[in-house]
Amino acid sequence: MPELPEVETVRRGLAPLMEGAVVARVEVRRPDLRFPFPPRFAARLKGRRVEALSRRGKYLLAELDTGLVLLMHLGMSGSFRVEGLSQPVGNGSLYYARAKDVGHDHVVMHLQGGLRVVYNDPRRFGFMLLLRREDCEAHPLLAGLGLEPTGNALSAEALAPRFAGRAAPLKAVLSDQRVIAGLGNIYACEALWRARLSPRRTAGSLVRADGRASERLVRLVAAVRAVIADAIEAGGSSLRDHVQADGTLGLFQNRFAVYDREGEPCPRRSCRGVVRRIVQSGRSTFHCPLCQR
DNA sequence: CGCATCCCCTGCCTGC
DNA sequence: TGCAGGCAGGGGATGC
Repeated sequence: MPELPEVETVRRGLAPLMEGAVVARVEVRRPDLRFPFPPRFAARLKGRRVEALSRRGKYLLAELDTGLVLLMHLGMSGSFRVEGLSQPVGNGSLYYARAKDVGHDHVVMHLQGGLRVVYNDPRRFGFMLLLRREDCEAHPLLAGLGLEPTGNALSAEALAPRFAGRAAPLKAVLSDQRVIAGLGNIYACEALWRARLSPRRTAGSLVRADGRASERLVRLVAAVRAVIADAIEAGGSSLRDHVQADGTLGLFQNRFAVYDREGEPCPRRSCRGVVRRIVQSGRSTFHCPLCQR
């Protein structure tokens, strides 16, 4: 599932249940995901109270009362669901599993009071680590992260030095976590369409000779901020996903302009283009060759 | 250093 | 119906 809007949606769903809750025990059903679980992982979580559930880029951070931080990444296919609720609340995607999925339930956090927070990840590209709070900022996985596209950190002037001189295509630089934290394949494509910029244009071409941001970069930043805000508001995107009775899954996939829409007409009014799929850095890029320049 | 390619893993869809 | 191949929202390691 997870680019920034999906991770933020998960955070908003879990936070009311986990913040203030005490971990009664943790089941870890295999030795590793992408990385091995840390030594004594379950034991170090047991009895801890979750003080806050926060997010940085595509990472979730559960801050514990001992000063430890449980750092979680969902990879390509990671998801959480909650069991033991008397009735669903928040985002419905947190509360649904098909019978055949349970074999990929790798971590179960039992909270005092009876709720279970279950981490499921078929492809196992996700991971969980334990860090000391004071080590987080300098940790290699977090230290290199770029600007958050939510809030006010992301601006054209802040981005200009990071784009300057770069020959890599815009699409690659936009989904580089060291530049902007949280954009992935979907939202990079969608932002470029909104900004009417070709995914093949070089990142450096958006910076003026004097090093300042061009009008195109200003447009791109506005598009990134808008698409992320819109997607969060829609509860993220649910791809190739189950229709669910309560209908509370993320809905942004219905509003994709180009992603996974190869062959469809460009949705921009007055554009007669057709959405094309190309491959960049080994991954699909969807764009309109007519209005994205 | 920057950039492209390959790889990790499972599931699903397509075409034969 | 079975099977092979390609593709999928992640990012790290490698080699040029």
